[in-house]
Amino acid sequence: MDRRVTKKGDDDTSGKERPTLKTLAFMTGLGVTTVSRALKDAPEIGAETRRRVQLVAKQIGYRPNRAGVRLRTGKTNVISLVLNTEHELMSFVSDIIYGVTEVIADTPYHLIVTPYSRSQDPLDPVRYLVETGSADGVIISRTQPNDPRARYMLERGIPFATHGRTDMGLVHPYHDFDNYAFAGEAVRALAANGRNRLALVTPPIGLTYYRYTVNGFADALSEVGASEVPFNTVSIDQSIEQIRMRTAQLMRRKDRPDGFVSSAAAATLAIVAGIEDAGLKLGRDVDVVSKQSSELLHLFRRELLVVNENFRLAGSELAKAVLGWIGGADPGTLQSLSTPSEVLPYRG
Amino acid sequence: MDRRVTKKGDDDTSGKERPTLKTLAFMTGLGVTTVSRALKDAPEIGAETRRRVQLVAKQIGYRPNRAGVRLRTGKTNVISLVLNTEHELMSFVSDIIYGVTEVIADTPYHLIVTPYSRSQDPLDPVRYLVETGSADGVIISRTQPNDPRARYMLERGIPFATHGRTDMGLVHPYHDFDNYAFAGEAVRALAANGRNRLALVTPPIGLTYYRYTVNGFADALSEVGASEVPFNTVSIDQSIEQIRMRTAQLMRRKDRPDGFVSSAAAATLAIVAGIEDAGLKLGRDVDVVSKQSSELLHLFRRELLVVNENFRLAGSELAKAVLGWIGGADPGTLQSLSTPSEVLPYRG
DNA sequence: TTGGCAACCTGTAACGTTTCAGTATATTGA
DNA sequence: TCAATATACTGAAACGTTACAGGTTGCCAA
Repeated sequence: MDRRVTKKGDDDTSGKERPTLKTLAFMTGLGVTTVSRALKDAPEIGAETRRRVQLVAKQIGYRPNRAGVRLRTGKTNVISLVLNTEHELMSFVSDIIYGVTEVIADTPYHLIVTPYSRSQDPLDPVRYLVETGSADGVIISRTQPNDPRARYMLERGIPFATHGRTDMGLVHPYHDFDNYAFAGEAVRALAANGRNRLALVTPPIGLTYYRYTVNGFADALSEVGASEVPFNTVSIDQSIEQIRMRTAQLMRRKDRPDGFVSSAAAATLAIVAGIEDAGLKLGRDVDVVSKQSSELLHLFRRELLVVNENFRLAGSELAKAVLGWIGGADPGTLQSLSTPSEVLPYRG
Repeated sequence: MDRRVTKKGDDDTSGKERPTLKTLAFMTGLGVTTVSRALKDAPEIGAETRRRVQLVAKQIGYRPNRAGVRLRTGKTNVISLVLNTEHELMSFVSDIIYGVTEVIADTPYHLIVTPYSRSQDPLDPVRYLVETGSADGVIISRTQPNDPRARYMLERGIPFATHGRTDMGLVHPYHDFDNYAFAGEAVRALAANGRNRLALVTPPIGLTYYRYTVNGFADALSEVGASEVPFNTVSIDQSIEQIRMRTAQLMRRKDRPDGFVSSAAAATLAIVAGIEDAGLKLGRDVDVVSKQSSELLHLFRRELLVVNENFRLAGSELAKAVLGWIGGADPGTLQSLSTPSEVLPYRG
């Protein structure tokens, strides 16, 4: 066997291999331990040595080997985003991802996407991550008031943040959009347009923000003295066709609503289609207030009233929260709520 | 680090720690080496021993420590998806991600998302991945005919797949949508509707699929004897407002087109808005054929003609291609092209 | 002079895995 | 019978990192 350069023994300057602490140690004439400590600004290292080591490290482009660190310390430098892969509707997922990556861009963290399908127990991917120690922090969405995943991670002591609040009397980081305020503002805007028989197209039943939305809707209804037209057969995670058909059905009845509040842009497309299927006209016979995460709804129908929800911001906030918790901050301080924009009409 | 109770010596059955090869070795009474080999079906292990080890491993839920494997072998079991985080327009990114995760779900692979912003050199993230050995395989998009990233990875010998083809005389795995066929079909459909002055809203200039689209468009134009109305000021990665304004401008001219071919759904919304800004009517004054990745365009305007592009499929194909290359397959056999659907009119 | 004490640095072990170079036992061939 | 060989297993080393438990200096007080 012909050893190519050298035995990769103590004398390693051969250029092409990725530098390690050993390389640095050899180059500086110091011990590996000293180099390791110098790089992380340990106090017992002389100021000059520290500077020297850091200079050389930068020069040769030293980057710690993730596997080495992880094996030794258990620190993965990984954040996992746990996603349901069957959000059939419009995808805000990329925005969340972009938001997360924005925050972790200048940290050593990598983002891994951990999927689960609807058929699985949502706890499965979380259990996997925790059991295999695959991440230092986890972000979950589709949060429920009593969320087994949050409970599980709290028990195991692994940092996480939820997109959406829980209601278990337990404290943990979260970011949420204020859907109570959204639904309220929506109702008030419709009332201001003279609408007083309102229907709500809700978030998926079971998720926390379903409750906030429903409550915000109900409270504002009594505040403005409008009444609800029940539309419980529909929620935003149903298929476009379902929503459209149900809406058309509803709109052909005598006691049809004259206003809709919709929790998602894709559902809104279906609602409008249903309205028009029934021969009615948006803006004349009925108004619709909808949340949206991109600016597209006003291109669709300018009569729509929209409220913007910024998922990129959500991603950023969630990432900051998890990193904060990992960094030792008090989880109770890592909670944020995003206030809806005003209800916006089309502006030419 | 203050870890555990006992010294974690040879006697480790204490239940709560994650099992390692050492645990298995102790439980089976074998050596660590034997266990390691038995788990990967090495030939020099007795059949019974093999079965015994694998049984115990399954029973206690042994999972290899990724850091250990990675440190020893360099194998990361990671696929990286490299993404530009400034696709302002409608996001097909989540579909690709879902497609990828579908394929790697029952493999040991994790998916990491590596972002870069428009201001950066697209080569940066790829260089980072290769230099730090952070992934066994890479998926890139926004592929160019002469793509420095593909060239770089070929030089370094790291498996990858591109979303979109290159044209460098180098062979590598890819998946692509047949945009030549798409543009051609679109033109023929418009011609069949009696349209013969057609404008093309192109993909971003510089990307490979720009060329295929333009060529497909041009070839079909001469085939059907229609003419092109130049619209070079616009491409799909411009802002909605830009596209809308330019379209309105164009449509107010006397020599306006009577047909559009649009390479992206979000751009199509803007085009239609622009058409209507100019006081014209879709289906009467002008027809539009558009690609879409979700079924929403027909809700927007039923007069639209659509062609579906399946990004989830693209994600799956790309993942299969990378895994195939990692597994030693011939890169030349890992190329696939997705044929567009027919041009579809609205069906009630 | 000496003992003590900072200040600064170092070698060794360990994390979990795979590879290398074996060893021990049984089996075969002549 | 004895060596050669196949079969089944094993310990040690190494990947790159950090924690632990020291080791040298040099300086100062007694």
